[in-house]
Amino acid sequence: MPTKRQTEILEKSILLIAEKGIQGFTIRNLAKKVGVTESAIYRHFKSKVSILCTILENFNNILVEFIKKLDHVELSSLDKIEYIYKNHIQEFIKNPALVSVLFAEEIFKNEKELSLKMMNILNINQDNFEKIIECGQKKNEMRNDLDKTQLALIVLASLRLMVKKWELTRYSFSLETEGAKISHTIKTLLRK
Amino acid sequence: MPTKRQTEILEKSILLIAEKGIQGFTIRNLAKKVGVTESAIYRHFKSKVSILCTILENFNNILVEFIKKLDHVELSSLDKIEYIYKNHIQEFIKNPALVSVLFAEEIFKNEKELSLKMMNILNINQDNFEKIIECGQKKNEMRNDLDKTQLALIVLASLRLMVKKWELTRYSFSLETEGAKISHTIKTLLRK
Amino acid sequence: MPTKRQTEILEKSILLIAEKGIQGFTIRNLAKKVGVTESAIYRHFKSKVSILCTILENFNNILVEFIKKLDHVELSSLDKIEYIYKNHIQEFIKNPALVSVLFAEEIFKNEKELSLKMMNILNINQDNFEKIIECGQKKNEMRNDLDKTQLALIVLASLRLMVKKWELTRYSFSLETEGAKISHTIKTLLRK
Amino acid sequence: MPTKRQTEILEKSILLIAEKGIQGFTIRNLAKKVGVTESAIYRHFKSKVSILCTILENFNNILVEFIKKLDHVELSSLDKIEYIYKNHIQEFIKNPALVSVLFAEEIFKNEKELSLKMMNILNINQDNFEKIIECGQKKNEMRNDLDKTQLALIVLASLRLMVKKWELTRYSFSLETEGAKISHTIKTLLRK
DNA sequence: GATGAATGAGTCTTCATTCAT
DNA sequence: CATGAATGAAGACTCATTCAT
Repeated sequence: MPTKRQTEILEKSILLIAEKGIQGFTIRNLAKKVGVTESAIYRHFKSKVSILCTILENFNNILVEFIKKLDHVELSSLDKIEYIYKNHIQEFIKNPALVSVLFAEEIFKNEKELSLKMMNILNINQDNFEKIIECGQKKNEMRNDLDKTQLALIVLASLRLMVKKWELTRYSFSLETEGAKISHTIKTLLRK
Repeated sequence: MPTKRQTEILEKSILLIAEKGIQGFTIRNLAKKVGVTESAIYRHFKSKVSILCTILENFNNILVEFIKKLDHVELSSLDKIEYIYKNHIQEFIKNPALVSVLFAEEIFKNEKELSLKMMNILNINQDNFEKIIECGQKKNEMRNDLDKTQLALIVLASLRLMVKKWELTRYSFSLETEGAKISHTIKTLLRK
Repeated sequence: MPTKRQTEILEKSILLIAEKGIQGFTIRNLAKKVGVTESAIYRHFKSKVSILCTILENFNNILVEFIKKLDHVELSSLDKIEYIYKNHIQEFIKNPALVSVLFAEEIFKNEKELSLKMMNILNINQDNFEKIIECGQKKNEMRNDLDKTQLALIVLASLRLMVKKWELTRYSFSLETEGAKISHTIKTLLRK
Repeated sequence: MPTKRQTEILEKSILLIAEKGIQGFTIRNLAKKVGVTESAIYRHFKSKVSILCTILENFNNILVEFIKKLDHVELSSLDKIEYIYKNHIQEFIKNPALVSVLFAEEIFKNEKELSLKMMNILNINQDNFEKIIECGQKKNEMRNDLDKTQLALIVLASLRLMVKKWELTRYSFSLETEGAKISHTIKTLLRK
């Protein structure tokens, strides 16, 4: 159970990373943003890495939770993919700072612990798409001539690159509109 | 014309970034790798940013050159896409360190000059795919029911994510084999 | 309100400049003199320039305060000039290091902020002498045939050069004695 | 006998000091200004200090020469002082960069050799004024009630401060006009 | 005479972290 | 809970100088 301060520190960390990138994510900057001393941060987290770690863990939990719930959603496989796109995109619109953290594998290279967590999130996402596609192919809702793993990668990759471009262009286009277009294209490609 | 030392510094820089990420790309580490003093580096490049800049510029030039030559390649649009995939993948296999640098948009956030160069490379790639797809659609070699921009993004994104995963798993699978699979899948999806 | 450490740093800075000149006023040397790490200095001042800035500001404040009080001193103009000479000289004797800082306009050339502060102190001093001379000429306590601005410059210049020589000769003569002589000479020159 | 290059280096050094102060007087900057490599400088002078040394020596020689010639000038003591003022001022107008070097005792603090040379120039100047005043007092061309040493200091100090202010204000007033005023004032003060 | 490459000490400054209070 | 003071390692970069060519 995180304390209030811990939650605050995590939130402000994400904001900070979004604003200034990982290079700007320093304890000093974080402390300033939270409005406490640098040493105060260490009451709540034992190190900078542990903050990043917790952020990734939290995100991982949310993702797992979301995927669990997906099982009970009554939609065709194609619609499920569209649904995931929409859901993810809405999350990113609500909290654009997430993008910087979640798509920044590069950044966590140094710390084994972090890079494993990062890779894990990537895999969970791809596995999820894979299962949905497998199911769709079995139910004959999708084309059957292509391998589910490759398709899952394509689906995930497209979402990622679009969101990444949205961030790199400083949110210069409507992620919702473009996301809808891509998800429509993807659906059409996968359809029988 | 770069001197021998400049070339060496650029190469070692790419290697260093691949090994330790941008956070590990310090003048100190670079000097150690090159086998000279830190100050010696500054005889050859006026700043750290200028090293990164040159790396991106060089890559950009190679990319532009490659795309120029593509015009004279006698292939169908679909085969051209496959050809690009193969070519890029071979480059990455030859020089795996490149991946870290080229797919690390996050990293250059702070430096305007660098992030623009980064974005530029991304755009050149996507535009290239877009033109090929446009041409393929006109020539009726590809499906015509979907927008070229979306398709180009999907094509590019898939290449990127696969290569990224290859790097994140420390080159644990054959990029050539997986690349062939993905490019086959992509071709099948785009086919009429 | 400066903290104890801040005061100490300011004092040691002045001493350091007096000993080794501005070229020797480095954070490293300062830290050594204060007996802390270099980084510790930065807890108390945000930069080296801000240390110099504070020194000049403090001196400026003291000077302004001194001049304010002069209005309430019941002395003839000539005696006031003598009084100022004595006062300044006593300050320099108390804190010889000040000389190096205050008469070193050359040094602050690079930093706009500092050179302006420097020039300001010079002007305040000259203006002060000018006003006293103006007043003395009106009250007929001084010769009236010469311009107050020129006379003020001469009065100030003489004080400065004497003090400077005192410093350059490593305090080899009694500033008090020589100061008394000069101020006597100046008074005689200005007298009706 | 200095070579052409040596002379050039000396001249460019003075210019450089005038432009950027002593802190900007680096071998790198000097080499750039001369249009050669840094190492080339060391063909002509064995060190940076030796350049400064030569500059001061040259100036010293010129000064000594000038003073020697003064003996043969047929002027009253008061007019001689005016003549010296005029002459020095014209030199500074011709070569404003000299001011930065000559009035920057602070700067040479670290190097014994340099600071002695500096002090020497100061003394030569004051001695010269002193002798002229002594002579003037003997010939009854000047007031006799004040000590020659003090008066010499006042005469020298006034010239110095005026020129210094001229430099600090970036040559914002006519040194010739102001110099004439000061020298007139000085003459009036010294007159019987 | 001059260059190009290099060095080693030093510049200011920032970082994550610790610890006494 | 939080602060304030400190540390030591590291950051990018500059400096005067040397030396082989």
